[in-house]
Amino acid sequence: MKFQAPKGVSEYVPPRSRAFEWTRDTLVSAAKHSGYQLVELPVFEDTELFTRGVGASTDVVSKEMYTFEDRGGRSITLRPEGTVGALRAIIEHGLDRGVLPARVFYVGPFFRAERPQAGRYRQFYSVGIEAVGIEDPALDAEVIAIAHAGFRALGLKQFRLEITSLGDATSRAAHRIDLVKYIETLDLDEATLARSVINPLRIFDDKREDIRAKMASAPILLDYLSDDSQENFLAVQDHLRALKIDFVINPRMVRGLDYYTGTTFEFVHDLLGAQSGIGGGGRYSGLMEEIGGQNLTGIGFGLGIDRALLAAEAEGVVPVSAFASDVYVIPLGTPAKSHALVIAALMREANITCEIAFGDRALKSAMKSADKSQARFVVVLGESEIASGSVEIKHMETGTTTSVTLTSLVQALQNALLAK
RNA sequence: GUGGACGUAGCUCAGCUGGUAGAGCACCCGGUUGUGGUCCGGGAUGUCGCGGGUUCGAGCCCCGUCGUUCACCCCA
Repeated sequence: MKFQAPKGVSEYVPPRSRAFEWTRDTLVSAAKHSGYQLVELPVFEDTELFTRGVGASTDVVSKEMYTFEDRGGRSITLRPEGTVGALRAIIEHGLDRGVLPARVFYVGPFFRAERPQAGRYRQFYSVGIEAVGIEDPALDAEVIAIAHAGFRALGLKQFRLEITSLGDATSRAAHRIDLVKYIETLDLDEATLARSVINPLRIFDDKREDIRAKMASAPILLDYLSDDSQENFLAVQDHLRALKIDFVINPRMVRGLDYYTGTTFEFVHDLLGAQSGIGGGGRYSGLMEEIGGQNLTGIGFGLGIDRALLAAEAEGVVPVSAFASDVYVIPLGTPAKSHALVIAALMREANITCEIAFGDRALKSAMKSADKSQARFVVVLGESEIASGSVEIKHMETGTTTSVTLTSLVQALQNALLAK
């Protein structure tokens, strides 16, 4: 039996795992630098949290969740997205009763039982932020700016920001009536019609040409915004302009999660396949209350780490991250191994990264490994070194060696590393 | 859930109209005693995804199955 990873998961092993770490950490930094603090959350939750929060009618909930019964008979679901879990934690720990907005970020794996394809996995990684308790267009703009900054920090250029506003409840209700009327005049296939009943906005997102043509003159939600919503949306745009963040208004943008209201946005990358969204988010006004919290509004985003990495690779901006130890220690013979272990431990205490050549290979062979490891220095530890108490530090780039006493080795290496 | 493409050494792939498996890279050893990168020589490695069928004979043909991948749906 040859085991394989479960279908459709994204796995990262060396050397690409370094690029993954870089992507994840860069995006996380954008959140941290903006005052957001970590919430380390469970990857599974009470199923009902998602059915209520995300919306039972969404594809995510209706057909993409990994749901199972635990041993106590509870229905558990592997989290398909991050927002509702983060809000649940905020409510449970009373973070929404302190200084507002309560600002948190999360990072980790998410799960959706879909057919995998380029950039779409059954286990994927996201970093997200949530700011709860304040309604302010400037906050909306800042949330967008943080995501933007994260992508820019990765070096991405070939992406665009699309924004729209879903308005308030009255705006949406008025639009929906007209939109449904419009859709009823169209000749649509059964599946599409069924989708329109669940959420008529979804039809805007259809990729088929004939459907797009039919929807070309459909009523647009932006035309139905109340004065307040309109003013709010314009303010967000003004702030984005002040930040010099380019955006396009996409009135047909549809998000897959039902809880969005007001400002919503998506980052789309040009070089990805069909799954080109590298991040998105928006404001949610009823969600906190829906899952049992106070009636507070919030806004947040989720950024796809896997896709951001794919995008960075497509743009060729992934740094050639030289993963290398500072020092490579080669012990020759059994007694030398103990010394090597002790010296390596001392180096690590002194914050020098080092690795040891294990096994009983010829020196030449070990040197080849040292070379491949890209370590800056090599220290050979054999009988003569132990006997004399003096070792040579070899600088791999220049090939030169420096002789030092065993007792001053760590100090000498520290100096050499600083000298660079 | 639907459709297409593909499944040969660790990786990338070759294998002519069916005749009992190959290359490059990587890996290991060596080129005189304990010092890498180039070069040279040598070496190990595969139930050709799996099961069945056709055939004297199948990696090459047929069927099924599993997997990978791309697209639809949908989304990070």
